[in-house]
Amino acid sequence: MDADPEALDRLVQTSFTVMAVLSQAAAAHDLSLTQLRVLAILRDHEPKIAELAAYLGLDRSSVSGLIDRAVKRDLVLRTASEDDARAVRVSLSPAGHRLAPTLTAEIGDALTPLTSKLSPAEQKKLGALLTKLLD
Amino acid sequence: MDADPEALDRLVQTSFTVMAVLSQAAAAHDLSLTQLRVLAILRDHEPKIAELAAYLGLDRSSVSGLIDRAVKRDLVLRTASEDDARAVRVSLSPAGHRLAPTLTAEIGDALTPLTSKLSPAEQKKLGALLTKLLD
DNA sequence: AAGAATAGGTGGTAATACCATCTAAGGTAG
DNA sequence: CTACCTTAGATGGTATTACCACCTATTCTT
Repeated sequence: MDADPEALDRLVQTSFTVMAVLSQAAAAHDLSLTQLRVLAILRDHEPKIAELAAYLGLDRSSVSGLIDRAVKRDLVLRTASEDDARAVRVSLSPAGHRLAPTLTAEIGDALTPLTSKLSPAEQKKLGALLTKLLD
Repeated sequence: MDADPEALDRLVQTSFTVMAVLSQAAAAHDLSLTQLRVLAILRDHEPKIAELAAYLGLDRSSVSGLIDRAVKRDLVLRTASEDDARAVRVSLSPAGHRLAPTLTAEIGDALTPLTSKLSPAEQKKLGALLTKLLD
């Protein structure tokens, strides 16, 4: 199954465009892209540091510092894990809970100009193709 | 023209996946994502610092440092601009010229597992949709 | 119970990116 | 043509991000 070079190229270009939009949305709240990702993850999960690190593809120590700064900004909470006294659960603080949906909405708004260049049917098709791509 | 939330979501997910692949490809050569982008740009252009900065969405001073490090690694060259004695043209060094195509090929290889989940016809369709998206 | 493994944090380092500021060179108005 | 303003790039200072090596406290394994 050969790869279409044009599709590859567009995929990369699109990804950079999307990342630029995400970075900007994050920067509007003085957040880095990684912090944005953390908040997004914490909307649905309450991971331990190691799980977060695995998910983000970062070193545990990097995540430790990341969470440090997020705690200092009152966006997330570090809670002791019940089952394992070494472990820590990271969760959204009340302020984080308020911020996260705002961010999601703003990102949606920021990306809509992009996707709205496609008709609803095309958007649906794109969603389906990307779903298959992500497997 | 309403945005399909699923398409949006997939687009973001896909972008993160693609960026992870690119980062890894860059890291295999001890390059950052930004340095990778610079090399890719320099394959086809010989920009001034300010042009590069505009294209990357970075501050001029950030690019100055970036190019510093790339020069130190013998990947790019700083050449005086003929028309403007203040300006500098950035170009690939011989070593950079050798590295850039390798990187492109490796990135292609690294992304192929992703796109090859789609049939050739689907890849073509995806390419077309993304082209329209990028306008 | 002793030793290995795991969770997280610390300290040190390098790269990235910002801003404010500097110098040199170009452009413009009187 | 000189005096001013702008532009191109570099520099210095700071914060963040991310790494690695190592440390401590627990937990697991034997």
